Amino acid sequence: MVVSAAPYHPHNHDVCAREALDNARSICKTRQARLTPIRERVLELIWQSHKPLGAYDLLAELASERQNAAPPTVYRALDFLQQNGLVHRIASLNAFIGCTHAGESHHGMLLICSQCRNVLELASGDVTHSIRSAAREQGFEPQETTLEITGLCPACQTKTDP
Amino acid sequence: MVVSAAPYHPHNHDVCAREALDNARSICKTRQARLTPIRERVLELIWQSHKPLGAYDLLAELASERQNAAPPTVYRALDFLQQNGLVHRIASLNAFIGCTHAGESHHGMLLICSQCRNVLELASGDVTHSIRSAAREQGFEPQETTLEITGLCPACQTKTDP
DNA sequence: GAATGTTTTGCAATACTATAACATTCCGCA
DNA sequence: TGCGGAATGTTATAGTATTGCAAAACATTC
Ligand SMILES: [Zn+2]
Ligand SMILES: [Zn+2]
Ligand SMILES: [Zn+2]
Ligand SMILES: [Zn+2]
Repeated sequence: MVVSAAPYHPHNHDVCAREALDNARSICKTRQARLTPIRERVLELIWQSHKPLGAYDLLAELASERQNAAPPTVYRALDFLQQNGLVHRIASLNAFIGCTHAGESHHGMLLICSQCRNVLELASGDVTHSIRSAAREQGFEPQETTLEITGLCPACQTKTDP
Repeated sequence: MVVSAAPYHPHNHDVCAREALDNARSICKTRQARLTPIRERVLELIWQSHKPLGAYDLLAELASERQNAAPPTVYRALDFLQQNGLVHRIASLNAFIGCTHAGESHHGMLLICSQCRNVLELASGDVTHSIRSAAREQGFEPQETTLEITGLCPACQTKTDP
């Protein structure tokens, strides 16, 4: 089994979430960034599953726990988490997902299942390289890459096949 | 000079726009799709430049010409144009750009200059292939690809350099 | 420990993007 | 001419994200 393909297969997801949180705490400590209760809780909510959540989904959950949650509360937390490489925004969905390569410098390639909504983040050197060289061939200097693939994950393919 | 790099260099843009419109008319004729005045005008507005426009930018321009323009007017036109492969939506900007490969089946890779905002659409076989194979390695069957690169175009690099 | 500057959070309002639902008009076709 | 589907008009609303300012929490220095 390919370990990175976990989202598409039954697995002990508590481990995913716990490791992500632990990793985040460690990264923030190193960077002297303050992983406050709100920020940590938002990250935890995101790590409930491998399915992306919208800001207002997060807000709804957060609001059920604390009185004072408003849009800026969650957007600020998300900004912080993105800045520190702990979550990714999925532009094609207006939603957010936990980064599975936090701490490693990488260009995430997101495989989004259109059926079960699970997202797998890959970091393929091949892809990164071919993108960079295609851009550079045009004299273009890349800064930020958005690469999102929608399709069917292995599990959902077999379910849909006749 | 690489012809596809036109957006980043001085060029006779009227030619771009005219060719795009002509091409669109021909494509719609072939497909028996009705390029109505509204739709054609929206396409023309998009082709004013190589800079992406938001739906409400288009709406503002459209509204100055016709009484009855409302959000659905422009969104419907944009839907039509997208369905027929004449424009692309840029997810990371919530904006729209004319397709420079209309009629050809392709996966557009968009190079977006963060300074001058000009967009170049590339169709690199290499990139497409490496993405597909990275996805398939995970057993993932791709349907739709969003690939948007933000960075500095050649012109803006030299302007920014000391 | 009090004073101070900085970061984070509270709060209200608003901006921006996109769609729903239903009525009306237009257009090709019998 | 009348029919039926496509396109547009119209109003309202849903969904996503930001601004601006005030209050509180926190770290730092004295
Ligand atoms: Zn998991
Ligand atoms: Zn799936
Ligand atoms: Zn041009
Ligand atoms: Zn530029």
